[in-house]
Amino acid sequence: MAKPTDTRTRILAVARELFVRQGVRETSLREIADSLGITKPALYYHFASREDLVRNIVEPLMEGMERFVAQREPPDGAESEPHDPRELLGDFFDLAWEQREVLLMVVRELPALAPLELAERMFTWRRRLIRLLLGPDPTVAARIGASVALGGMSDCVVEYADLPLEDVKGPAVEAAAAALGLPRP
Amino acid sequence: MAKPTDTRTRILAVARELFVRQGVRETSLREIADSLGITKPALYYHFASREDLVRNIVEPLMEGMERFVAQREPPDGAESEPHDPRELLGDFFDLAWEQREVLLMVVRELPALAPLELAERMFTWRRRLIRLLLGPDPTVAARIGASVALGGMSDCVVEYADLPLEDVKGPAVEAAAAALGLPRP
DNA sequence: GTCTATACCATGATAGAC
DNA sequence: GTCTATCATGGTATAGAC
Repeated sequence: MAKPTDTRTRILAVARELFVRQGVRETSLREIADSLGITKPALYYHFASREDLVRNIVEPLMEGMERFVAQREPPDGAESEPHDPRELLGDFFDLAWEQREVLLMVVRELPALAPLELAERMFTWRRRLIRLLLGPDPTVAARIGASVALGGMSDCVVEYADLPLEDVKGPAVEAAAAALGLPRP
Repeated sequence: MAKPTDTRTRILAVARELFVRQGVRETSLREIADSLGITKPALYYHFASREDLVRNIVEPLMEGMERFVAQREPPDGAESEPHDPRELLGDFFDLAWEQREVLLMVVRELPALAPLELAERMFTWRRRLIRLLLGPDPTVAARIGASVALGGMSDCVVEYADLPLEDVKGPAVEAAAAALGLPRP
């Protein structure tokens, strides 16, 4: 049974905050330790390395994203049940909006996070999502449309982060739907 | 009069290659020096710091981008002459495609490049580009559409970098045009 | 099981000799 | 224009106190 706010949890919270604000490589372990009033090696008791620390921050996000597609994919071998594209785009927007801080961190730190093979996982994840949107054998042109839709919405989530969700989501989903080739409603 | 391939130029070429491939912070000055057969302090004779090195690699890209909008903006105080949006989107695609390696590096290394204030410059640049697309006082919804269009095309330039330009450009520009709200041709 | 003290090595950077 | 020598900092590792 863990204490209500144990050291491990506090380390993760502070590290996450600093990584998001200043970047992973721009935050020294000393900085993290100092703002918790502990020493550098104390960090090492809880996390084997800086990479381990980052992994524990990023993992929940990645799992959330993978659960997102898994829940919507047909069971193995079954007929693929088509999704309403606007609903799927809207759900994707919600997910990206909710996780935007760590999501931005991941994208901006891909070189630093290379040992975690996040780029590979993100790429696979996006392929599965595009499959949900377009079915199993889309043309190149359709895939490009989907990339514009998803990439464009991801950009919006960051660019308009200071506006309320409800001001951004509607127009972003509509623009993405248009990029996909759907008729305006 | 500089020698045909002086040391400074060779340093820039090797550094650019390594920065793009492995990331800025993942490339040590030692690594650069070694692959040129010189020592670390020799680097420091040519460049005041690592930051200075990065600046010299990124600057041509930034200037190219700023020239791109400056050439298309009306002279101060003059009537704004509207641009054909598809042509502008296409030209933007060409620019991003041509510079995609360093462009990707900049986006992925924004925390590391913070002292150069690149984020600020990129942001201003995008505002000017959106103004060219939408005129001086766009609605929020229109700006979001433009962000989807531009952000989506930037993604495509990276995601489909291994396809020939002519296979990607057409569909990407059409998807971006649709996100902007233009009718399909 | 939780932390401190301490040491080690690579890195960015500088000074000064040739 | 390039090198040797040197320093401070930061990530990592271990020994041992409690």
